[in-house]
Amino acid sequence: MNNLTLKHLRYFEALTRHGHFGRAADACAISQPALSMQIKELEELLGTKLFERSARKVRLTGFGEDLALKVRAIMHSVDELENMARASHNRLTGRLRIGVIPTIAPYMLPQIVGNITRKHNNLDIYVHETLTPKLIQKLAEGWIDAAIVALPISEPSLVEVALFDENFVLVRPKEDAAKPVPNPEMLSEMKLLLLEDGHCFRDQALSFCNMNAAKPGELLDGSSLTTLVQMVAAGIGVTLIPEMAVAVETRSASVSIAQFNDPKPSRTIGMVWRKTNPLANQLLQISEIVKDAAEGLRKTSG
Amino acid sequence: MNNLTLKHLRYFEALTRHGHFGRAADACAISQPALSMQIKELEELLGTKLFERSARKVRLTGFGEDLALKVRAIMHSVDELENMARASHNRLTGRLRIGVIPTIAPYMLPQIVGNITRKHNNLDIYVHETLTPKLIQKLAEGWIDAAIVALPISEPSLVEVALFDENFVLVRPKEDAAKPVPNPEMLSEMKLLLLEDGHCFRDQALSFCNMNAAKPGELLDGSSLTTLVQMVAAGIGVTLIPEMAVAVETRSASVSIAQFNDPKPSRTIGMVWRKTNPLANQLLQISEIVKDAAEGLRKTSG
DNA sequence: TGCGGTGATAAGAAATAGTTATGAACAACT
DNA sequence: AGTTGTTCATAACTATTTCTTATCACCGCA
Repeated sequence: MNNLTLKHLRYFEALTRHGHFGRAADACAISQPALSMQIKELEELLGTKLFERSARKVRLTGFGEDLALKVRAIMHSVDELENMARASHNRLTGRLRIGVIPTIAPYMLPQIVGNITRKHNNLDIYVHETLTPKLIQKLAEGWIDAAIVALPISEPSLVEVALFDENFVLVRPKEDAAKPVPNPEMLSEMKLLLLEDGHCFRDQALSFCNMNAAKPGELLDGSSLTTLVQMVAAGIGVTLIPEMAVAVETRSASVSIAQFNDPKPSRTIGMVWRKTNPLANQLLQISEIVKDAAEGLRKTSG
Repeated sequence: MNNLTLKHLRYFEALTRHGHFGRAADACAISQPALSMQIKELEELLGTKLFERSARKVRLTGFGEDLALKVRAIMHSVDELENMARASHNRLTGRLRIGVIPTIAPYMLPQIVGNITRKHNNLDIYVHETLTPKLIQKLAEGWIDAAIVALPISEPSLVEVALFDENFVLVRPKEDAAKPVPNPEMLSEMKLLLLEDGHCFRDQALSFCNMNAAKPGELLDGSSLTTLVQMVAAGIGVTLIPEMAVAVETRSASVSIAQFNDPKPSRTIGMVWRKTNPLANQLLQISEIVKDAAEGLRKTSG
């Protein structure tokens, strides 16, 4: 049996402090023979005498003294381990890796990160911004803990919770501001500017117009909502953007915003994570924070 | 049951490495259920899930990952502990605190320290030079590990080993070189210069002359052999010094050295340490080194 | 839907750590 | 010197912990 245990070290440490088997044993809440045996075992394990037993004193040997220093350091580290665990108890600690789709990230991240760090102040947040399929993959592979995406995802290994719905609004050249709001059919006849393939928002917009990806030439791809809005300002066409993006994207562009008539186009944004992730409670908490952040955003921008 | 054990940490570490209960259990040479239970216990102990178990993968949680770093550090320290013990196995390590009487120290220490460090290169040597009673006290109180003194000490709690005998020689003014060597009786009639009270060498010299400490006025105290020799050179009297001191002490003094007739005065120098000191073997080794050092000194100076 | 692989659970066996009682060594005190 | 008290070691036994084998439940996959 070659196994060193923490018990050995604890008893050893107690004995170094008390210099007396009986009292050290008391301190460890065991009997004196038990301590004697453990110390003996430790000495055999290490192959060196650690204590010099004389009739009235128990003294460390030179090596024992060297050892005591290291042992104390180790025990300190172990305590730290336990404290660390206690501190993180039922709370998110360490590192939260979260993925966000590009049509949400720029508008919500500042709020989200702010609110999360406010509530979990010893949490490092890492954000990945990329397209939904990539997020799902990263999630499955364990590279991120959760993702904020448009629902549904319908991946059996993931849990999804809805956070909020967001409407899409029409962005058109400023001079069109007075024109009637087009309905889906009319929209599909207009020069529609959309995000390039892969963005879920593209599909959501197309679906509103009852279009599939096809019909080339009739729509133009942009790599970001900002680009799209700038193109609209330049009179190239019209586009849809999520309501949340309005404040940021139209601030410096001469475009007009129009709400659609009911049924308004919209999507549900939600958060997803692995079913197997044992931090479900904590992630649920996070999702609430994100929900609140969205709520706040809507209030200020609405 | 609040007790964290190294076993927990070892198993935890193995599982982080293998990401698979079965294989990790193999690596630990235990069965899979045993590992499962220990991990479960560890998680309960820390109050946090450390692993995310899905059907095909075992992944660390965020906190688990933080923990793994610290755990690895701890295990590294523990390994180091064991290595340290193994390295010092049956060898003196760390610190050797040795006491030496003043009539030996200046002549032998350079040799002794040199020889010891040559053989035990990771040994820090601390030397205390003081009178025998103080050395014995320091020894008993555990402030030093061994002492080099004149035997016998006859202290039941100490072991003593003889190292070598050293003769005393007469130191007298240069102009007396041709005179016959005095015998003890004659010596007691001469102006005898001796070390102050407390030095064992004083008593040893007196004993040779069949004198006790009494007879005031007939002898003069000096605080070191160097002082005594200088006083002899100044024609104040004669003195005895250990043979070993001749080379050093008479180098720059105009005195003459005379060997006594048999039976020559001498003393036995030995090393002593606590009976209870478990490093008896190692100290015996050290005593051999000291013996060799003395041998060497005699050769060069004889 | 059954199969292979995986982790959890249960019950009993093995190993470990603890207990009390006692012994041996030694210092301290008549 | 004999006695007493203190201290650590040893022995024999008991309690607890840890491990093993057998089995289950779950999930992804053909």
